[in-house]
Amino acid sequence: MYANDVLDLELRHLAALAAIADEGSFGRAATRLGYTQSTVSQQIAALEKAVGGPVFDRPGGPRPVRLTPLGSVVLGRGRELLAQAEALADAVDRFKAGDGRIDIGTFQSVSSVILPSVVRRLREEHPGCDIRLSEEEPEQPHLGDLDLLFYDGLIDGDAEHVKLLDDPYLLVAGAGAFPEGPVPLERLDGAPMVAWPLTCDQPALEQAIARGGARPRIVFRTAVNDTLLSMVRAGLGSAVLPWLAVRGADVPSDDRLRVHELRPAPPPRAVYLHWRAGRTQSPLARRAVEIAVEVAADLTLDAPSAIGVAPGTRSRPGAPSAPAPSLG
Amino acid sequence: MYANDVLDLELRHLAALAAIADEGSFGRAATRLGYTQSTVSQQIAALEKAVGGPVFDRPGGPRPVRLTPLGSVVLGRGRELLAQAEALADAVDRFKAGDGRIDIGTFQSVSSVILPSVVRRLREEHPGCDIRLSEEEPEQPHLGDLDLLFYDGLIDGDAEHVKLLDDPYLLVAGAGAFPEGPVPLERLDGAPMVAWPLTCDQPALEQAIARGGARPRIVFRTAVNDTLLSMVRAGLGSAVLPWLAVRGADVPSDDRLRVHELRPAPPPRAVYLHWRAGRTQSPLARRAVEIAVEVAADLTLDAPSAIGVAPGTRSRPGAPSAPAPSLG
DNA sequence: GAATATCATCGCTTTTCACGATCGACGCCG
DNA sequence: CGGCGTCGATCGTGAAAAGCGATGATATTC
Repeated sequence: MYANDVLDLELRHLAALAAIADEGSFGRAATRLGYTQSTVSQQIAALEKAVGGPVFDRPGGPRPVRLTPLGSVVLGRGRELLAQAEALADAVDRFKAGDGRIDIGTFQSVSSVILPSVVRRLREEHPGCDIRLSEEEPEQPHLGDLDLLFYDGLIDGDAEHVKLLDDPYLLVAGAGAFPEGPVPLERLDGAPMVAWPLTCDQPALEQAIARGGARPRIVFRTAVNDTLLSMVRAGLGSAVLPWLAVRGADVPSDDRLRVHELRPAPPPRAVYLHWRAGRTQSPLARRAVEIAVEVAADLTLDAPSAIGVAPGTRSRPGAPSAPAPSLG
Repeated sequence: MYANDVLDLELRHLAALAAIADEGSFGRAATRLGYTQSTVSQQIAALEKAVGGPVFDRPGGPRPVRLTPLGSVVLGRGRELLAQAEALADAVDRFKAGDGRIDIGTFQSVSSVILPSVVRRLREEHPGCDIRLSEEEPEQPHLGDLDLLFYDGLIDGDAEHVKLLDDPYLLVAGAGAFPEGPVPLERLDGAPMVAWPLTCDQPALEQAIARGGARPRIVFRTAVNDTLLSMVRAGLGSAVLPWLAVRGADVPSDDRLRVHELRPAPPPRAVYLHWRAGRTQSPLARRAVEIAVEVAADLTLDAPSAIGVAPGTRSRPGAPSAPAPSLG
């Protein structure tokens, strides 16, 4: 693929060439490079063997050496080569410092509550980093080319994960539909409800509700949270949503809606962060995992006290204040 | 000047990286590169030491190895580096084949008679070459940044040279001013003449004429040959010009002019080609010298028979037929 | 012509390179 | 579930090369 000669070139030799051309002397170049004069002399000899001709005219005596025409050609290209090698080293350093690109797959409510904080902190730490999010949600979640994938469950394929948080399900109903405070699960039996499509954790939730003895009537399914909540406000029915979704949509500050705990509480959905098993992660990805774990921990600190408490105390400094996009 | 790490990089290792990334296997890459697997393994180990982290995930077993994010960074830049190294090798090969740039200093009549042939043959042999001519003629001719310098005499400084030809002086006069055939030098005594300025070989010529017993009246001096010959045609006087200038201006084909030998002939001016002593020349420059010598030899073959012979036989195949620029 | 400055060369030691053989890890398949 | 084949890592060895210090050759300078 590459000519044999090419690989005989050594960057060290080109650096010596450049240093000598600058200094006009093998000895001074050697001093600058931290070699002895004889070593530099041999390096140039090796370079001249590789390119097949002398690169310096050595006038002898105290007069400075001078590049031959061949030497000029080699030096011109060689300097570019050295610059590019330096660029490579810089790129490696920047990469190790955390710059670079990261591809994150996300879904639903995670994008609105957890990711903004993660992205903000990541960009604060690494202003040059290239963060790419995708909220595609195929039937089977998979990592594909993603570095990280948020998902509310385990995924197929060789993936490692951390559980970020347990996201408890809460009942969101119109004001006055239920008395304040926890609602017994059986009260949902026969009740009109709106709900997410049967993806992700939704089947598990509905099975849990059924096991709790309630058979609600699902009168509308959509993945768009705003639509769902509009229907709740409109009195079409109530909804059982994870706390993250409730929080992301700012439900507690809406007078027409009430948030109730359920008794017994359905098993919370777990939100996981996945990455390929057995693959070395970029420093940026590692940091992103750390940050996501921290952000999730902060959220769960909030969670218990937040539920059912007066609106306003829920938002902490550092928590997302940016406008929450639709929860998908 | 360059980070220490940079010079630890070796092009060979980057080539191994690329080969492995292409093949998905250390062993196959080794086969492709002509190494053993263990050698490639060590090369990658060295590369990983240089960049400070693993560049491949080795899943173990028969599954292919895969680049780590760091490996992708290194490979991306590394391929550029390899491409540039190859470009360097190409440039060296082209240079050795004779491509490249050449700076030639020329003067007066040489540009019109010798150089066109030299340039044409050089460009035929090396279509990509970059030939630059300069006809500046300072008081003291010097090589400066020139690769080659034509001059009708020896120059100061450390220069080597070849004598291209002896350029005999001829008398150019109006038709009828002198009888056909050689003209005795004394006949110029008191005669009106036009001449070049007192640069180059001109002082030596005029001293030679004076030593021959003739004191012509110089009634006009200019370095522009066309002007000089116009004055001869106009009857202002005759001129003693080197054969090259006579040939370059196509004098013998002009009915109003006659070319005479002088008896005794003044010592001819010598035309030399100079280059820096002790400096390696580019292959292109070496070839240019060869060609110039050949062209001059062809001219001198012409010279004896050409003088005074019918116009038309003077031009040989391969001799300049391009329009001769003003000989100024 | 001695002093000086410069690069090339020669031994010498240390390091690296490349190889072959072997080991251990892993997926596959009976 | 235990052989088996494939893979990369590792070890030991011999050859090559890097680097060093000392010496030699050459040209300038005083």
